[in-house]
Amino acid sequence: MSVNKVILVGRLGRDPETRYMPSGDAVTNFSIATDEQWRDRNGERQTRTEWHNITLFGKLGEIASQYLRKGSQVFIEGRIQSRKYSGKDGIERTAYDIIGSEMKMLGSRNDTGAAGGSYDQMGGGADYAQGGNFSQGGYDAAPAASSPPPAAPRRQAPRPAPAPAPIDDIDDDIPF
Amino acid sequence: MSVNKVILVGRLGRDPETRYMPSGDAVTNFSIATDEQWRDRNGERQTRTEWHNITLFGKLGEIASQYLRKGSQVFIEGRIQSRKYSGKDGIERTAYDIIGSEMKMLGSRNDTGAAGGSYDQMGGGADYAQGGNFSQGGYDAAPAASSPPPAAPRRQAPRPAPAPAPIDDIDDDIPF
Amino acid sequence: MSVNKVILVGRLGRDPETRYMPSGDAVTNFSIATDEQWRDRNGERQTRTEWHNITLFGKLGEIASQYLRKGSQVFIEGRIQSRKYSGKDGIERTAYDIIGSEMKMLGSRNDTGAAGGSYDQMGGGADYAQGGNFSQGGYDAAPAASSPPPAAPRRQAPRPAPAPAPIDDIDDDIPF
Amino acid sequence: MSVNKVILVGRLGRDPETRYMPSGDAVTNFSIATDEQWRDRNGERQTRTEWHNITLFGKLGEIASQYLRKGSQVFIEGRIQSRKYSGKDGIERTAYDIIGSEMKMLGSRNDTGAAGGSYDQMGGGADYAQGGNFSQGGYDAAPAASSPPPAAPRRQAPRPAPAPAPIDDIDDDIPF
DNA sequence: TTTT
DNA sequence: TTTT
Repeated sequence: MSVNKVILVGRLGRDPETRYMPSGDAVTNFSIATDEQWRDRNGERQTRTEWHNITLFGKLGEIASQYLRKGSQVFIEGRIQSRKYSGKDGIERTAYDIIGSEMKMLGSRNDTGAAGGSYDQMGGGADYAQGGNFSQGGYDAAPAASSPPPAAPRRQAPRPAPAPAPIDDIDDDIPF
Repeated sequence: MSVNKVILVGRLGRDPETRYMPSGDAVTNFSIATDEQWRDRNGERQTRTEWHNITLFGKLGEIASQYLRKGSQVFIEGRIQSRKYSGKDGIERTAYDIIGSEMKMLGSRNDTGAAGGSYDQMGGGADYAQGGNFSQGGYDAAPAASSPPPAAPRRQAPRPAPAPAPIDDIDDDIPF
Repeated sequence: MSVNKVILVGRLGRDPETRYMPSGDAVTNFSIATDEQWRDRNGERQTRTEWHNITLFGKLGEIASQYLRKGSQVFIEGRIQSRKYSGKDGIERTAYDIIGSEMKMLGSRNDTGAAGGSYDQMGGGADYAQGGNFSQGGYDAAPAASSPPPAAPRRQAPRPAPAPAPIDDIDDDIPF
Repeated sequence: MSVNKVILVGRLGRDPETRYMPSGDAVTNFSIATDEQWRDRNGERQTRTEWHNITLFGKLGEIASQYLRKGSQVFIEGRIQSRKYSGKDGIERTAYDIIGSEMKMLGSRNDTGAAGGSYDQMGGGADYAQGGNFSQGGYDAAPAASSPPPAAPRRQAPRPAPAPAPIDDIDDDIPF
């Protein structure tokens, strides 16, 4: 028995990137920033930005890739998962990822962070939840990617990637 | 605008440790485990344990130190915060901590994970919320500890530590 | 785009009750208490108990019925949903339910709140997540029950109920 | 020991309203909508809107009143609290409110849901957390308002209300 | 009563 | 690397 839950609202530092596993499974990554502001003991305003590596599997990630862009504001629900990797210096490190199970695009309307035309199709803000096969564990479904961002950027899959699912293909799964 | 929220329920891998800053501020650390179980493609049961480094400031941490023990089940609410540190190999790494703002002791009653006598005084489970001064940021209040657990254990403060606040001292702040 | 999320940890006021819809779908209900304590302006300790009506559909509810008992401590994640009903006085009222999508049994080990023998099979605490067909909406799957607890107790289904799924039947879906 | 936590993202149905208690404490109310969409058994798209009554005490509410408007998208974190009231028909009913402890204005930038000039001062999105005195309980601090929305709209305080805190007054408490 |  |  345990609970491992993360809820984030932040903006993407870059466009999402989707890779495809040999199995054909999609893995999408992007980072979002969250900010804290407080006053220190001297009354000085301090600020601190935290960057979170987000990993979305399957269609959830493909939709993120389609509709989210650098600067987009997004709600992510997921879990914390650590991952060991070796950088090019050969040193082993541990990165942590947020494995997302839900994503909601925020802002909408005339928010410039959103993708243009197809965004309208999304009805100006979209929710999507992780489907069944990836939901438990996900570890098996997410074979050790070579390296994490920012200290350890993931390599893009060099193999010919299957085309992203057409919008019609996933229509049934988008709850709107 | 952003949200950085973590909710964990898990068990402590060890007793909490409280250090005192030169300012007198208490910093308490412990790790809790969360587990995932799923079936892989071959129908084999897989399990994975994630260890989360928890940091609690001030009285919240002192109460954790008083009442939580290795094996205690606890609810933690907080935020993700990364921290750079250099191990004894001189290599810089990044650890992530959960800076807790709320803690609830779970199980209670006859659960062996709880501390003995004084636990009864707690009425079989206790809640405590982070007070004001540490709540925003907390960065200023948490000068870079040298290293995180388990990959990067924090060093204990070598200086004579003030005695933990007596139960009566904090009585007013425990909401029961 | 919206988020409607509830996270509760509390204890059951009574054993869960499972009804079966004409379609065969199971609907399980129980209430859990959460408590707040605070000091009023006069420094007097105040306490307040809130009772939450929980509704779990399908197997998630059947497992709750099997393993949870009055006094059990449970973690529930779900959403708020209001429901109109007419009491026996003919007056229409609105109740609110928490439609659970995840349940985790807390405490475990020697906690008396847990069900006996089969509880061991659960490995001392169990997680279960709502399957696919009920997850979106659920409204359609939850035809207006007549009345909520405690102010508006639901009526039990009078029809012969199918036996609860045997543990083996659901084994595949329990993540352990 | 218990947890009663709600996380909502939705849009305001109307401008917030702030009343002042005889004690001078501010109580701010508004409703936000969350939506669900799903497909029923016949494959028909269904939608359902849930309206949540939000109550914010003190400065948190005053800031909401200043910056949120009908249509604004907002993140609210809080707890569920039920409240008995008697409508003009003399019948007692129970309403539920979300007592907010945190609020984050979403969207920002060129989102039309935001208040104009002073919004810029907020830096395009603002976070605010409930201060100390209202945080525990809040019940004592929130004397039974006469009636809830929508079935039971609260009456506005008839007494001369103190002016909302000027922006400079609260500057210290806004974390930016 | 919001929004798309 | 976002945003204000």
